[in-house]
Amino acid sequence: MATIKDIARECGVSANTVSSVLNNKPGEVSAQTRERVLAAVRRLGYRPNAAARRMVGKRMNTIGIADRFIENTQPNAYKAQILEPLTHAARTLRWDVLYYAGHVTGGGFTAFLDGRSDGLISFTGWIDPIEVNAILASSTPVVFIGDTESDQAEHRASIIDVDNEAGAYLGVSHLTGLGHRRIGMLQGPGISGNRDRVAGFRRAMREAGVADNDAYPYPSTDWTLSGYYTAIEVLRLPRSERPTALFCFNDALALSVLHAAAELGISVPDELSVVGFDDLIPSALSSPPLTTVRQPLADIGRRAVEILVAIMDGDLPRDYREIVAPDLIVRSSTAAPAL
Amino acid sequence: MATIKDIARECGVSANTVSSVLNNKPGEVSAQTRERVLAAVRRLGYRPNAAARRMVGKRMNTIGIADRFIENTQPNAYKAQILEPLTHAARTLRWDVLYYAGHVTGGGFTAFLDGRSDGLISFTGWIDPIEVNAILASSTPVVFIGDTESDQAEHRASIIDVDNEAGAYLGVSHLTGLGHRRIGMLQGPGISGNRDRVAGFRRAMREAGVADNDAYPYPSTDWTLSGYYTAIEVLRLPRSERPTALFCFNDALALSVLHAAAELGISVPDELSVVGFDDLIPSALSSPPLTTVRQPLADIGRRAVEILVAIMDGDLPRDYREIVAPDLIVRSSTAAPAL
DNA sequence: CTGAAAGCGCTTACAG
DNA sequence: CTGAAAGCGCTTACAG
Repeated sequence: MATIKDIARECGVSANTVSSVLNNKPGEVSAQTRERVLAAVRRLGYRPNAAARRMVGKRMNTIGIADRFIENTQPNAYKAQILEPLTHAARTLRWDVLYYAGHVTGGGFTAFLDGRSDGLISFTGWIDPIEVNAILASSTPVVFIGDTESDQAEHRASIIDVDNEAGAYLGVSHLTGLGHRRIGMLQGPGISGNRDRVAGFRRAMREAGVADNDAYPYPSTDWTLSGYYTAIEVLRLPRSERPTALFCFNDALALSVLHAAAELGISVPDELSVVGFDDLIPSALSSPPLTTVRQPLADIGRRAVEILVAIMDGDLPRDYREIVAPDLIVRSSTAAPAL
Repeated sequence: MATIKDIARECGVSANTVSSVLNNKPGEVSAQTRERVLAAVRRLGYRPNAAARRMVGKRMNTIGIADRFIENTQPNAYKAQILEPLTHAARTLRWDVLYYAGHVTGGGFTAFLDGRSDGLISFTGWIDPIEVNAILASSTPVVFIGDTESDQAEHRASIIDVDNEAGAYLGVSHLTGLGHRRIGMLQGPGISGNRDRVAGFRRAMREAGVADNDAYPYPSTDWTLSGYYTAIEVLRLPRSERPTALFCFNDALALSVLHAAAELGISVPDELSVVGFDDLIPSALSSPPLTTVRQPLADIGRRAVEILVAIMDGDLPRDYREIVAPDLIVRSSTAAPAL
């Protein structure tokens, strides 16, 4: 690869003249020299070395997306729906995007806190709290998507998240409004947001005058296999005992419930109402189409970039947070309970 | 961030002693000094600067995934199904993965050919040939997933791809074997593989003694909207003229056809047989479940990493290529034509 | 076993 | 308008 010295030699100028041309320093280089340098740059296919630029304190102009690949083969619609608008926003603001997927061992993506990117956007729910703290300790500007369990993040990082409590309240109120009384909640794993969604669930139940029955928030460790098995277990209860409606931590879980219900010959929404959370694209096409609490995922992705850039530019405080409002999308997986 | 000098000062040794400890130089540092250095590293949360290491000619131990985000909100199952095993393989071999998504303007991801990663894996079908050539010119080791239109790549890069001709032949032979005569092919956009799939289509038709009718390979520019509209157009033909079977460039297109058929009230497979290509996860769940030509996407992702690493280690030539065999997966979207 | 020096490719004051 | 020098954080011969 050609270096700045090669260009300089080629043009009979010094390296810093080349640098001035490349960095568009105003009025420092004559138009003639400038042209000569640019021609040589094209001719030799010169490309400034990113590592060297970073060394002298320049930005990489790169945003890192910190994530951890999950060992499943299901494309994750939730992330995809955030990632696309996020990347688009970065492009618009002229920032490059680097998607980091580190080793599960060896500190995961925290290995990337080494100057390769200027700031980070992190999918909190997928990040180990230890790694969250490592990010914070590195003092890399960061925006978390989704609330974090880390107390430290509370004051030292920016967070964008949907109003989880309000969203759950919306979804469960829809069910109580339909006349449901026995409502179960399939909880998510211990990732951010679950606690608040459980709180919203309880508030809606309370306001509807339903006894705050501890039995119904079923625990669940994830939304692939164990979610499905939990659903099967719940749905195998005799009809007089089983909930007439299930509020699910997310759409993936709700889709598992639909699947489980179909297998057990339980008709949705006639015998069981199901409400999800997220509004993934596939949820509109399920059988039946899913009633769900929509997160404005595209807005979240876009805003994450805008906030991070603003923080790096010093236009927003490092602990800036933004909570976006959810919507209820009523489709065909919910109905009044059968008598 | 702490630097190597900070550690050195902290321990009362020189910077190169610290470096020796960090790089595990055998028998160069006393066990005692070593411990002292390591303790300081932990205490100060020191992390070697990647840019500086790269500067002195060390590897980043990073594989770049070159891609271009497409402006649609559909999560791309094809890529996801390759990416997950690819990342997993990289992890196993102790390489980090960086997913590059550049600006559409400004040279796309070629901006990343600046020393940030040691080698590249590129989704050929999504890359502009100009960018392909830029990658080649940079002399960065690269493995292309899918054949490229660039003649230069033929001799200067490694390629892993499914046998597109054989796959199409498999899919279309299945249709002719069922008794179909009027078979249309919905072509893909001008990306790699389409030409070979058309060739396989024609060979199967020829071998079945069907006249090589030019009318049937319908052109299509992409598999989202225009694929759907092409399908609608074809299916609106009077039944006596329209194909009894459609072989599609990929599953995404085939799913559009299923959608279009459902809208027009055309029953699949009774009135129309449909065959896809890829075998995406959603294809097993469509209505009806899709008959398709399976690409071993997981193998492709895994092998891409293994090949790239072997090339970087000098164990495989830079133009190494590997062609993997496709399978026919028969589900319920194909049947004998109605009389 | 440990240290001083040079150099990787770039940019930034600072002279001229 | 152009050039010489210093320095970013690291590693690698090379002395001692």
